[in-house]
Amino acid sequence: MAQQRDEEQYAASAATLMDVARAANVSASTVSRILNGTAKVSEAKRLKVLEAIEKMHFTPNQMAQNLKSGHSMTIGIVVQDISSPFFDEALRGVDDGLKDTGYTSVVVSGHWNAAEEEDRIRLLLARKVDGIILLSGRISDEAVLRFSHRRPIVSTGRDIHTKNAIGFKIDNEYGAFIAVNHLIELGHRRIAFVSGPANNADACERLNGYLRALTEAGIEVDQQLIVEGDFHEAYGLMAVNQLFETRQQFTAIFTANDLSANGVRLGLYRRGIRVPDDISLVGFDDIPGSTYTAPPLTTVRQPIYDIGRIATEALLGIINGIRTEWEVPPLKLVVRETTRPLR
Amino acid sequence: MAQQRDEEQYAASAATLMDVARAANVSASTVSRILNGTAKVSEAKRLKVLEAIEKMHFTPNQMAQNLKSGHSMTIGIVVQDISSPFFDEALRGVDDGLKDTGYTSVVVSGHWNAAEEEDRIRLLLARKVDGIILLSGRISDEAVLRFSHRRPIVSTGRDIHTKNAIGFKIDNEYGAFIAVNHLIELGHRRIAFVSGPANNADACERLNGYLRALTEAGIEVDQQLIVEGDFHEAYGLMAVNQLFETRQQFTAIFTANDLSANGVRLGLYRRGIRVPDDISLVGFDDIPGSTYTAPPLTTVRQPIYDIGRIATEALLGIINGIRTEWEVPPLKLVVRETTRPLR
DNA sequence: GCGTATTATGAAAACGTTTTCATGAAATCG
DNA sequence: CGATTTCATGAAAACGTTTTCATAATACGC
Repeated sequence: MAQQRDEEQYAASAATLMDVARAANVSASTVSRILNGTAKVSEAKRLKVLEAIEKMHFTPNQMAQNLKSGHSMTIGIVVQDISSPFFDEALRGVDDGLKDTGYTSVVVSGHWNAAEEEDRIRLLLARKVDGIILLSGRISDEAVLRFSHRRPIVSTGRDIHTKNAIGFKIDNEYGAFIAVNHLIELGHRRIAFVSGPANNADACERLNGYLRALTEAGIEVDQQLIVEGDFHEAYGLMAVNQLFETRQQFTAIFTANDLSANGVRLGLYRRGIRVPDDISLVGFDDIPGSTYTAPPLTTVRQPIYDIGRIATEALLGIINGIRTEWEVPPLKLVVRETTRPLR
Repeated sequence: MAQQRDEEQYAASAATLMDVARAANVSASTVSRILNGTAKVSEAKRLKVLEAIEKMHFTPNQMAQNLKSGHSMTIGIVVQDISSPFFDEALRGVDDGLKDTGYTSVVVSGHWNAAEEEDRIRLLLARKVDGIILLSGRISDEAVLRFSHRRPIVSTGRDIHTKNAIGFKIDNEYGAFIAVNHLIELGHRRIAFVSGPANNADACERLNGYLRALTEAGIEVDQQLIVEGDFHEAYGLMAVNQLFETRQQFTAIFTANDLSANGVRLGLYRRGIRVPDDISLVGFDDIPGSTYTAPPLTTVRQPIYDIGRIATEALLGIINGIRTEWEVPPLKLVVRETTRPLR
């Protein structure tokens, strides 16, 4: 029924390879060979076929090609939030990595939920994607390994290296360390931390970096200065309120990501506190907007774009049986204008 | 060769419908019927088949299904910038609209370039997407109509209504009008405008709204107060500089989108000018971050998410031959904290 | 209990390619 | 110039489904 409707509506569409073959008085095989350059064919026929293709606006039916070859020429990307600057940046890297490779990507979101994530991966697998890129996945390493028997997987934030699964690990702990260290060098001692969700690995590592920086500088850790957020602005805002309501003393705030830093900044603004004059602020990620906040945010630059790009290249490498070498650029502190020496 | 590599690597994978049929001692047709519920089959066989499916971890090969049915169960989304809050928000709407429909989306970017955009659409068509959603397309209406002969298209920012093509138009002119009007009501007379690219339809309409608001209020238009941007932060920043370098007098700025407003805000900050105390600022779009800037941005809310969602529903409607009714929510001014009465 | 309507089922064709295999023509060799 | 290798080409099988069609079995009407 749906089929019939389609044919009514898009009658003009389908010119098949067979049609071309007939029009050019050759066999289907010959047309295919010309299309793919898989074998020599006489110049005369090539011309006739090319002309027929041109005239009939023929383009090969990818679904048929896929079925035959077993390759869908599609790779699946799993993100956690389809509209977050972080994932966007990574997707941009993926997109560029895929450029001119003939592959396209289909993006699905796990919404920070392990069950949904597994579901989506199964969906991708059913769609016969040729490989999967998992960004900030919530599922276990075992699950990843299991899936990797079906299709190669490249994942961020994991330490796995099998034939069909590669993990990229960002040194979150180090990133947080240099951020806090920067504040310490500026003379700050009372440094608050707006963390990410406690069940998030990245968040925990960043917390560890914060703790280590303080400890190494001989500064006592004050649990009251640590408040849990969820990587979104709203919680950054609430965190500031909490900090003030419990009357904490502090001169600087480090947040587990840039979005939280924006929330914090608003919280400070509401109380008439200026950044960086009264309080210094450091974020984590360096999302695109952070260059243009007023003032621009000092933050730890994650090479998000590069990660997307490198993950893609690594995946393509596995798919095509080429072992590629890659290196994730290190985290770097980008000092902009939200930090200043303690007066 | 690639084929062979695959079989080595993912040997476990393929259990076909035929395998299931054999294991359950029935024909392929029967298995198919059970899978799709297209016909009655005896309870005994159903059970045996279901068991076999379970045991063999069989999932139907979508590529084969697609080829047979002519439906790829995929819809193509064309954006202009894969990492922009605006498109993200729309994509979120699309994603939700697609939920539980069995369709997945593949997103490509035209990078604000008509030629590339056409290219990408052709790519989607070659992939046999079942429909296309075009967000802020640069190609001509004729091109859209032409493509719509092959697959149904839903596009934003156009006034088309054929069997296979629907356009959604946002009233940009009105949006700009209410924004500027708001400033006028607050007593502002000298209102600068940071526009979008002159060759962009949305941008022009917003300019017209700005002009009309001034004219209707009996305020003379000063061309010096209008500076062209490109919808990105950097140009907002430059626009402010230009305004000051030519020593313009103004008490408020209206920008063609929120990103530009952020740039403007930074430009003002650099000069020690406070928003809204010294200068009022109004944006356009209401991207997610705008709620959390310090202070939160007064802006014209585009129902971006809804547009994505409605576009999706409309497209699905065409594809499945169901005429759906829809209405795009109107633009609304969201007054936050970057505007105040002229003292 | 016989003819007819209904039902479950399987065989086979179809979707549009790619690839293997066979074959006849052309080219090469002694 | 006959035997053999190379070459271009087409026929047919294959990829994994869905669907049409035929058929055997069952149920129904009288």
